[in-house]
Amino acid sequence: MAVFLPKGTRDFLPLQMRQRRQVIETVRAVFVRHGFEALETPAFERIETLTGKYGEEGDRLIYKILKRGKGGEQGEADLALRYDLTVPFARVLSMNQDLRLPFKRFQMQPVWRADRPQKGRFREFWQCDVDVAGSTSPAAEAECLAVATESLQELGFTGFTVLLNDRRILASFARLLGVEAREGALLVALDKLDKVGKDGVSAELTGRGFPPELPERLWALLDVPAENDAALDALEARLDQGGRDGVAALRQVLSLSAALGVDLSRVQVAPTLARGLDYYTGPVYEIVVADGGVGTVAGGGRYDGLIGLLSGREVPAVGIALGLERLLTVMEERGMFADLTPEAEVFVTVFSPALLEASLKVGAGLRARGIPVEIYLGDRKLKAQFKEADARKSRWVVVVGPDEATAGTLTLKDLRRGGQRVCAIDEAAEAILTG
RNA sequence: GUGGGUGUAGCUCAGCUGGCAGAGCACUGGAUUGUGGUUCCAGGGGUCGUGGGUUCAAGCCCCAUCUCCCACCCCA
Repeated sequence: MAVFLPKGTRDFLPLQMRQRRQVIETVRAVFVRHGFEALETPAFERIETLTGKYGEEGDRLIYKILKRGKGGEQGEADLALRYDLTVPFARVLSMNQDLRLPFKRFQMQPVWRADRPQKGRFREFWQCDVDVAGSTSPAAEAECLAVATESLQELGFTGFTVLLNDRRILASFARLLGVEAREGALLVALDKLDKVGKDGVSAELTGRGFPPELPERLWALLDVPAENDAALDALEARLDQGGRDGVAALRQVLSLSAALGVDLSRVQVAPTLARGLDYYTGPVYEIVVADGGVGTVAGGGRYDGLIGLLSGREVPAVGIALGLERLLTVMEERGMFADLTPEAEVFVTVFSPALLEASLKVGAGLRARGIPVEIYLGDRKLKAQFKEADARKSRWVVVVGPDEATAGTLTLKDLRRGGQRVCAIDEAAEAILTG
C-alpha cells in the first residue's frame, strides 16, 4: 500500500526536531527577555470567529471542519483550524477583560492554510508570534521590531531588511487618486512592484479598469528618496491629513526602535508595502531576506479594530509573527546549523544476554548522575554496537563485559579522541561531565 | 483556482534510435576470538508511482490518474 503525507505537511524526524527546538528555544528566550508571556489556544476555533478577518483570499484558505452528524453530510461547517495566531489572541482578549493592559504575550504554535504548497510554504506551519494589546504607543511597534530583529540576530542571520509602511499612507494614496472605493485592488497591484516592475503594475492597474492616467500619478506620489527621513518628508508634503498621521507614526516607530537598539540601517521605509490581511489599521512591516528563496520570514502590524470587532470593547493591538519553517529553510540553505549531536552522548553496550542487567545498572547509575544515556536495546554483537554508536554520533561508549562485571568497573571509550579506560562509575561520570 | 516540471534500490541519480534493471552512498556478513570511524573481500535488496493501450518485445512510445516540486495568487 502506497502511503502519502497530506500535501503541504511534513514529519519532523529527530534531526529536524533538533533544529526546530534550537530555533524555538532561541526565539523564546528573546521573547521572554522582552517581557512577553506564554499563551496557547486551541487548534480550532468556531468558524465565525475566523471568517471575515483576513480578506476574501484569506477566508478562502481557512480549513473548515464539518459538523458532526447530519449537518456535516450537507457540507456545513461550524469549526475551523486557526489561520493565524492573531485572531485567536484577539478572541482571548475579548473573553478575558480582566487581563491587565497593556498585555504582552507570545505564542508559538502551528497554523493551517488551505494553500497550494511551494518553497517555504506549507499547509501546516508554525508561527512564532508576539503581540501587545492595550497600547496605542508606537513604542509597542518598536518592541515588535526589536524582538524580531534580535531573534534573527541571535539565530545568526546577518542579511535581512525590515520593510516599514503604514496603512494610512496607502489609504491616503487611494483618496488622492480618487479611487478610495477600490483601495484594495490598488494595493494588490502595487504590492507586486518588486516582482513585475513599474510597467507590470501599470498594465495591471489599467487592465483592472483604473483610469489610464492613474499609474503616472501613482508613480509621482511614490517617487521618494531612498533615505528614510527624506522619504517621510516627501510623503508628508504630498499626502492628506490621514496620510500625515501615518508618516508621523512611522517617524516615532523609527526613533523608538533605535532607542531599543534596532539597527536602523536594516529598516527601510517602503511606501508600496501593502500586506494582504484586512485587519491592519496602522504601521505594517515585513522582514525579508535576500537569499534562501523564501522572501518574507516575518510580518505584522497594528490592528486597532480587531478586538473591538469581536467583543465591542475597543482594544488597540500590534504584533509580529516569525515563520518558523521559513527561518529553517534559509538557515538550512546557508548552512547555519552546527553539527547537532544526539541528546544522549553516552552509548552503553550490552556484552551478552547474561550481562544485560549489569549494563542496565551501569546505564541507570550514569543517568542518576545526570548524564543522558542510550542503552543498546538490540541483540547484535559488540562490534555492531560500536558501529551503531559511531553512526549515531555518540561521543562515549561504555562496555560492561565479564571482567568489568566481576571487578565492578566499566570500560569507557572516547570515540572522538580514541582513548579508553577501565574505571569505576564515579570516575566515568566525572570524565563524561568534564568532557 | 491557473500554468510548468517530476516520479527507477533506504538516499542521490544513470539508463542511447524500444531488446536480460545499473552506479555511488547506505545496509548485512567476513578479514578482526571483547572495540567504531580508514582499507580489502563477499552479499542482500526493485510491483521502474498506479491503471490501461501500442508492439514479437515497454523503465523508454500513447492515454488516463495519483504524488511531489516550481511558479502565479496570497502569505510566515
